[in-house]
Amino acid sequence: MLLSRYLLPVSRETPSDAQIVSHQLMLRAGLVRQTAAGIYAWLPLGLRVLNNIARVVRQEQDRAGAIELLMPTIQAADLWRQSGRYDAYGPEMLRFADRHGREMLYGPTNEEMITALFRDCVRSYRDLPRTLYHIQWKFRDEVRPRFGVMRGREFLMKDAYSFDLTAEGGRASYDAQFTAYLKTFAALGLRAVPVRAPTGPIGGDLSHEFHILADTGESELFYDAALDDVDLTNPDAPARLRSLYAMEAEEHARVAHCPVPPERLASRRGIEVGHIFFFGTKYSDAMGLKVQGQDGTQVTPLMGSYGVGVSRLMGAIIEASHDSAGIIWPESVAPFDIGLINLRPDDAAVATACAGFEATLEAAGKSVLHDDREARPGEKFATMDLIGLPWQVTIGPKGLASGTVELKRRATGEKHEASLESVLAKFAE
RNA sequence: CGGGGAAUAGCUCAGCCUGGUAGAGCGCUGCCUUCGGGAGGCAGAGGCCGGAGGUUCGAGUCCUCUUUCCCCGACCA
Repeated sequence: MLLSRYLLPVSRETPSDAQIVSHQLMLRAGLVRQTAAGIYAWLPLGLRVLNNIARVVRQEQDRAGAIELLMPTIQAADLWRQSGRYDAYGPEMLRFADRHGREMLYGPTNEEMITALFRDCVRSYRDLPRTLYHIQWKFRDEVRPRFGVMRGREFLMKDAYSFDLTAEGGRASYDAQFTAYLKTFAALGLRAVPVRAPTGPIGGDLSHEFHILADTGESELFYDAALDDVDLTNPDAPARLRSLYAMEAEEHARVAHCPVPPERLASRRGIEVGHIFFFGTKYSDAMGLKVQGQDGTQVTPLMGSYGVGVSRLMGAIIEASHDSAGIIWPESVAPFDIGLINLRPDDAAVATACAGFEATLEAAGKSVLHDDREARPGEKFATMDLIGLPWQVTIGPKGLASGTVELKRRATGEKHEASLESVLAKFAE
């Protein structure tokens, strides 16, 4: 991709609206533009990241056995009357009428819709268990949106819903999502802490929030410092994590006897990026979801739901991975694999080398953002650092004369000269 | 929803108190000189001063209303 033909409105100045670093960098790096309070347009570079995050989430959902579908953003009020939540939800739900005066809403979540769909599609115990998910835009009319996409009103969310015949099965579905979440966040370059969340009437160990530790997080967490030492690649990591104490401050305050000795009790702030819980027959009962069991009796399936804030994750990743020069994308979500800095677009030899470099790597399946603009080197370096592509390759007349280019790793800042061929070979492998 | 701010060029902001022909830096356009970490010079373009009323000979500036955005708090399955 030639930068001279792309849309990348970067800025040196910090926008006055943005308070936290991820929001500032998202605006400065030309990822998003705010169009109304808590509502954002995704510019080309930001959309690429968003799609990459969604791809990682989707991949781990598929691996965990969840099945993707897509439900609409607009829902009928009557659907929500079936569960009783139309009146219970409050002003956070955006409501409106269509031209016929029918009451509609922009979905803040999809329990009702998935329960109705599943009810209408399934008759037999043989159709269970199933976990279904979709990645779709949601709207919650927050009183006070803030922190950019971290607390927007419109947001992209993965929500999964499990249907099981038994409590044991429900727990297995829950566990599968729990594990998938750990893998998802790890694949995004994040370390997530699972925190016990209140479970309401169900009780037990069946609701967790997943938090990314960051000083700008909205939640205050208290947890066993041993959590920091858990090896997430170990197969028993999920069980280990769930056995260790971790609570949000409000819940922690209610705990009569904290099992963690004071010297091991850590306190950090966290960004909630996922929330999973098992709620049994709450919606299946209310909405008449039943299947016929093996013995001929009607069985009410047990359900769980599992959310990941896809757009919020972009903010969380930046909070966790940036420096004074800009964003540092993990390779799994970077909008391009390589940033190519053409130091002298008006130099025929340099231009030819850059075009060949870009074409070769694109052919090898790598994405390259080629800065071919007529601009000074300093500006190009600064732009590349700001937008945070994992690798920068600089080609200029001096190096090219001896057949070398400069390769820079954004995360560490380390640079070295290498032959054009060896750099191509490194990426094209 | 309570409390507090803000709205002037694409961005960051002066100007308002004390009314008199719209400003700076960055960015943008052209030219020159430059060119390996946001250089320098010259010349330009770009504004219904958020909107509506009012006061006044005259309003970016004073008054009233209104809209929007931001911050603190409450809220956030």
